[in-house]
Amino acid sequence: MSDAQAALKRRPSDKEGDERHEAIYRAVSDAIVEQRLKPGARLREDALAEVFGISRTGIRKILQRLALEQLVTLTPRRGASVTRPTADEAKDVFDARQLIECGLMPDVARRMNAAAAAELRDMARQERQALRSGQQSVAIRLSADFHVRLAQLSGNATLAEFVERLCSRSSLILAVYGHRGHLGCESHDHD
Amino acid sequence: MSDAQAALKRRPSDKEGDERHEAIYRAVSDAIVEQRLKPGARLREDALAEVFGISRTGIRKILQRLALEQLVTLTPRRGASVTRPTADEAKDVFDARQLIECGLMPDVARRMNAAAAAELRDMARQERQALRSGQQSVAIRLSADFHVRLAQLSGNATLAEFVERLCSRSSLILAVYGHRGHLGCESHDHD
DNA sequence: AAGGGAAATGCTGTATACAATAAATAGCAT
DNA sequence: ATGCTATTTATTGTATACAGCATTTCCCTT
Repeated sequence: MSDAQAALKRRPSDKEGDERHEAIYRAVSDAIVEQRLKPGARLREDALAEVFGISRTGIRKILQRLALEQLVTLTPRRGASVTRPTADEAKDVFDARQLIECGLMPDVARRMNAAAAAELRDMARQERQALRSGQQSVAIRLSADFHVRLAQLSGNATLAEFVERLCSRSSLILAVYGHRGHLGCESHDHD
Repeated sequence: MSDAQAALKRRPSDKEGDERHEAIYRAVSDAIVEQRLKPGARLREDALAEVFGISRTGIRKILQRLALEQLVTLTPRRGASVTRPTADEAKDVFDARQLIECGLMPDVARRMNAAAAAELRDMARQERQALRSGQQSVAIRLSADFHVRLAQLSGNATLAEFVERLCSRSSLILAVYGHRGHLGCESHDHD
């Protein structure tokens, strides 16, 4: 970048910067979950930096976060790519969800109320609608959101966060292996 | 650093750098878990960088990782400090451990064999020995190691990783709130 | 023509310089 | 003396420069 360009560019305050970082994180995360970025796709730092208008420093931070959530894989000297889940990982993730989400249900039932039930029903409705209109990737994300919201109702923030991670990875897995057996969330919905 | 000093300093290869980073991460993590760094203690980037002989860049990476594991808290413009767990968090963490570790036991029992049992018994022995000799912080870490090893036996790497996180946080919580009710691991040991 | 090696390119890893903000301190007025 | 404001200081946030590995390309040899 030339000095003249640099001089023209307003430097955003750090607070704005934080929000921007969060927005970029969500943009990339959503793109992965919705399969607009396919497993194996390389995520070059320069490219992302240019697209989002920040320097590589910020991009690296975001990629590291995504790597810890196992949505992207960081290979030394090769950079970042969208994680390609293995069959073993897929099994682990679904087993983990089974264990945690089922274990959470008693607490959820105890805390359930009319407002929460209405919210969940609406989310389920949106999801079905997306499916009907063929927006598969949107439906996958909405389904994940539904499960996360449900887990949050349990009152255990730590486990809800785990569920959030697992749902993100599930979306990625479904995007790869298809969802033939699929989810069957409707049953949970009508508590 | 003066230019002369910089010139003398051999630049470590990147591979060595990765190992070094991991070592530093463990050093800080252990220090927190063993309560040598007390909750609330500030972790200044410059200080850590100087102590470990790398630049702030690498330190920041490590601090971010620790923050995602919730061992340190990053407050914007204030930097990093050792997390001071709240009572709510403590409850969530122990509830989560209860749910996950108990849910894992059937799988663990299925995969248990003589070698694994011997290893676990030895770990439990070390832990008791540390407790007797008054090395409380070491005992806390050994206890955490025991639970993590047990979870790994289940064969579910994802859940084992969750247990690892929870155990780290538990150590921190115990270090703060004392461990009056304490753990009662002996019962699990003798499967 | 095919294979191997050497130069060139592309991209990441690290350090460092600079900007911005929060905390600490000193100075002034009341 | 106390409270408020201005200045200084300490520390983090961001960009960028540079060094090093990985990959590709191209030429030379057989």
